Amino acid sequence: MSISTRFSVGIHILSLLEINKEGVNTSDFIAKSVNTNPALIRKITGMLKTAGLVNVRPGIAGATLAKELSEITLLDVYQAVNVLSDKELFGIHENPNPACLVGRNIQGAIEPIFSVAELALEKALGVVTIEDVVKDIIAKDKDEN
Amino acid sequence: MSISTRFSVGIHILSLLEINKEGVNTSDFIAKSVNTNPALIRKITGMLKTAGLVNVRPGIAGATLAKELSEITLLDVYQAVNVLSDKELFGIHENPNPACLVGRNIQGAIEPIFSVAELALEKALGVVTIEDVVKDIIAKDKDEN
DNA sequence: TTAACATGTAATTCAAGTAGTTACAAGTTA
DNA sequence: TAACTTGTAACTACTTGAATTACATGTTAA
Repeated sequence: MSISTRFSVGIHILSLLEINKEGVNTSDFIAKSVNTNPALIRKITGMLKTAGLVNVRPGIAGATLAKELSEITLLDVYQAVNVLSDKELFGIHENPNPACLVGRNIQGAIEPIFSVAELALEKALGVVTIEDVVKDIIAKDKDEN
Repeated sequence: MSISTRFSVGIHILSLLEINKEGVNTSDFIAKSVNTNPALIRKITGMLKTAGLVNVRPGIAGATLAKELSEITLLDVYQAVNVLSDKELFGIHENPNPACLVGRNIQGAIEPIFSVAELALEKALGVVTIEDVVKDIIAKDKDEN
C-alpha cells in the first residue's frame, strides 16, 4: 500500500504558506488549494505544528512557517505527518516458527537490510528542502507561459 | 501504513527453499515455518512463480528455486509480491486546484523527488541477494550455539 | 458584551487493503 | 481409484485512509 497522501499534502501546505505569505492562510483557504476539506487541513497542520514547522493558534486565523524555508527538508515533513511513528516502513511477519532454522533467524537477518533501505529513502528526502520545491513550482509555472 | 508482510514472507519462502533444498517444500511445510496458513503461502508462491523466481506446478508437491541464489535480489522479491504494481510508493493527493499557483504545479514538482527517493530504496534492496540472507541466517544460528 | 469567525478535535461514514480461513476444482502419483 | 498436492475463489475480521459533520474553545472587532 502507498504512503499516505498526508505527506504530499503537508508539502503542499508548507509551499503555499511561503508563496502566499502576504495573505492569511486559513484552513479554509488552504483546503481550496489542495481540494479537500478544512478539517483535514487542520489535522495535518496540527501535525506540522507539533513538529515545529508551522505556527498556528486556536482562534487566530492563518498558519505561518516556523522555520526558514531552506531549513525544512521533505524528511522533516515525512516524519511530521507519517504516523509511521512506532511502526517500521516494512511490515515483518510475526511469530515465525522457532523450531525452524529459517524461522528463528529470519527476522534478525532482514531487519538490518530493511533499515538500510529505509535510511536510503530518508536520506533522499533529507536533501530536498521546501525552498527547492517552491522554486520549482515557480519555475514550472513560468515555463507554461 | 507499512509495506505488506508479503515481502518478508517472500524472502522467508525463498530462503527456506534453499536451506531445505533436500526436502519437499510443500505449502503446508512452508506455512509451518512462517507460522501462517498454506493458502496464503500458495498465493505468495504463485506471485514468485509469475516473477520467474520459483518453480511450482499444480498437483506436484513442493516448490523449488528457479534461479541461482546469488541472482535473486530482494528487489526482485519486492517487485514480485508487492502489488504496488501500477501504484507508486508515495500517494499523491489528486485534483489540486488549477486556479492556484501551488495547486497546478505541486504534482510536477514533487513527483520527480518521490521517484528519486523510491529509486534509492529500490537500489538498497537491489544490492542484497537471497544468498546474503541465507548466509546470514546460518551465521546467526551458529552465533547462538 | 456579543456576533462572527477561526482552530482543535471527536465521531461517523465509506472505501480499500491485509491477513486469516474455509472450501473445492483440477492436477498428479502410487 | 485413493490420497495427496496446487490454484483459486469466497468470506470474514481488522486496520487505515480520507472525507465529512458537528461542536467546543479561542480570538477579534463592532
